[in-house]
Amino acid sequence: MEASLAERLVSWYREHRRDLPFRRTRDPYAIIVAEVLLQRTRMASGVPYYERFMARFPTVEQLAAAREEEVLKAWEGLGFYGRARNLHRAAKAITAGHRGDVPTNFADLRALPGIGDYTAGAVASIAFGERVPAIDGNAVRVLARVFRLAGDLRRGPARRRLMTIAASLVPASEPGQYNQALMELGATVCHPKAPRCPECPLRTMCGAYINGSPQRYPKTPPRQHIPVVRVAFAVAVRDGKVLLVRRPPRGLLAGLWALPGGELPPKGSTTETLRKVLANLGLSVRLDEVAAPVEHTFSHQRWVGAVYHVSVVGSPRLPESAMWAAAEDLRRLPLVPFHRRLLETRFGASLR
DNA sequence: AAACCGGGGAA
DNA sequence: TTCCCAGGTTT
Repeated sequence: MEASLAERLVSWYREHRRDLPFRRTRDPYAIIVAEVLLQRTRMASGVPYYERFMARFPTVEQLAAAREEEVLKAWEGLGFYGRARNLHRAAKAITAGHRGDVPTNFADLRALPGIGDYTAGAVASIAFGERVPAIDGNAVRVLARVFRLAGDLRRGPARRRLMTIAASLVPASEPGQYNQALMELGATVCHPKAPRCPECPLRTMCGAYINGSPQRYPKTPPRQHIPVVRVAFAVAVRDGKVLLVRRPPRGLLAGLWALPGGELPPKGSTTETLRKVLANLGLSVRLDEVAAPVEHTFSHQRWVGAVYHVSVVGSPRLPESAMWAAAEDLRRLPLVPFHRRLLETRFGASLR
């Protein structure tokens, strides 16, 4: 009798799994934190955040009791900040529940903010042993190759076909180990560009490998054009402090602190536009020099421009949305896009 | 169904 | 430079 896909996967996983911090716990809260934190985030980037986040918020009760700014601060530099807000909301929902415990099944987990099909499946299977799939980008790639799945597997009929197959493969015994094994194989062996097929436990049952072209799967749709946006920001310094403003409550980097300025109109003088922005904040300023270039790519647009160093002249009447922060205190704020790391690496010299 | 939401590391 | 990562929500 040949070993099944699940059996091969799990036995391979037992020998080759990486020793990751969230694999050392059965605490469902910790599993949720890890899964949310790793959404669209590489392991190497996310793990240090996971360690810090769990040290700062060891229990769901402590996370629920925290202020949102504290949660955002722990997320600073990680991106997709809606994840932090939703995780915070989920913690509040959990502690407000009947017993204050983390939901123990897929449907109830799925109902929490920020927890979709993948995360609900991962937590339900890993923490509670429920027989449900957890299909992330790695799993999609592995299954696409093994079963030679055509079409855009992210949506539409191809996606539904994939999910049907995925659900049927999950074993009743140790579904959490199986799910992690499938993802681990995709992350460490079944690479997008250069899969290491000779090391793969599914080699002999992989349609794409047998067919000779695993790189053809999954099919990647043409990427969309990334528009370039002209921007200018000001480092407005007074008495060793830097002026910050809150970004709008919705949209890009919503509600986070940033340097004043932003997108420029297609026409007009950069310095004049910046001067008007600062004037609207009640500031009369003198533009001293260009402090640093801005060049930053977000998920759907590329910012190109400059940061101007300005001296504040006169007495400003600032709206409530603006504040002064000591340069040293910037590290205590959830700053984006100019959070602490960006400030230090790109504009550090201008903040002293 | 499509748009939107960050940032970084690897090739 | 391009790709894409332990995805989810909104419109």
